[in-house]
Amino acid sequence: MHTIGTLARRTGTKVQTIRYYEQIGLMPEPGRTEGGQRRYGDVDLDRLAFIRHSRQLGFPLEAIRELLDLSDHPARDCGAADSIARRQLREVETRIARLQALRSELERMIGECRGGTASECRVLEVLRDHSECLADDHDAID
Amino acid sequence: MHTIGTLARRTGTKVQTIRYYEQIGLMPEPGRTEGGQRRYGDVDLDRLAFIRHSRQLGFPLEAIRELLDLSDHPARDCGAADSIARRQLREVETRIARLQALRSELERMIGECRGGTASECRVLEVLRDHSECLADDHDAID
DNA sequence: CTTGAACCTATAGTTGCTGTAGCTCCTATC
DNA sequence: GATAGGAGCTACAGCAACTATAGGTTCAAG
Repeated sequence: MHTIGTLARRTGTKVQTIRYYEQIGLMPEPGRTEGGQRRYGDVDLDRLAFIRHSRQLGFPLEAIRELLDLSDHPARDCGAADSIARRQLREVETRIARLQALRSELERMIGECRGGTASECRVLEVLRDHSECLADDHDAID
Repeated sequence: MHTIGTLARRTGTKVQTIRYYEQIGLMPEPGRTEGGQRRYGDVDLDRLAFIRHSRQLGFPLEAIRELLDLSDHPARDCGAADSIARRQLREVETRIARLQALRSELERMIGECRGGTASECRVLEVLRDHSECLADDHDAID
């Protein structure tokens, strides 16, 4: 039997985060002591580790919910897990591409800055210059 | 004079977002009609475009606040703008590196999956396998 | 003068936690 | 058995940066 603090320490999770996972139904309600403190078994430790590892790979909590559900039903088809992972991979790839574009624009902006006062600043000028930006909606942002 | 809707359309911003920027002091309180509706000038349009362009480059609102402040004071030194931009570039580079690591792990995981039932699923197995993960705190996530 | 699109305020929800206040409990030590 | 203090408890507020909703008002075209 583990306390919530032990689970936290062993998985690198904050205590409040574990309670939060319980609240949203990702972690089960554990048994309690007479005094009302949570006591966990090894199964719970494994489940929390699964959640944290998935989070480290960037899976959103809703995806983790599905993955846990599959993990709880070993007879089901693996395809669903595979497609969740592929979706996540696509998501990561999209973000990388977007960030690489941002990186180029930032590099260009910084590379052109020759110092001086704010009025001469190339960085501010680029940001002000909405010629290619106004009215046509890019997405980007994050 | 522009309505809030015109500003929104011309900058690709949601109307609520403009009101939100006003609320947090990024956009000034504009003049109002007798009936209480906001009316903007071209200066406001430029300012909003600046904000949106900066957001598209991933600058957080607090950084944009500083950049706007510099832009409002042309005599100041440009160095601050430059260092904000460099900070943002470093941030973007860090995120790219992290996402690339995630991509590798996801690719490996997916590449090893040979289908079948959930119990045989390599994806789930990798997520369950906390051997390298338990107790040592990575960061990652996102 | 009427219609209806666009505006208004205020508030709650999103994602995934994190932090705080003000308690109670558990366990080790004396 | 008493006590100290670290760990646990609930409940709620806050973060970033919006987005959505409800329920009402205004503006401009026909």
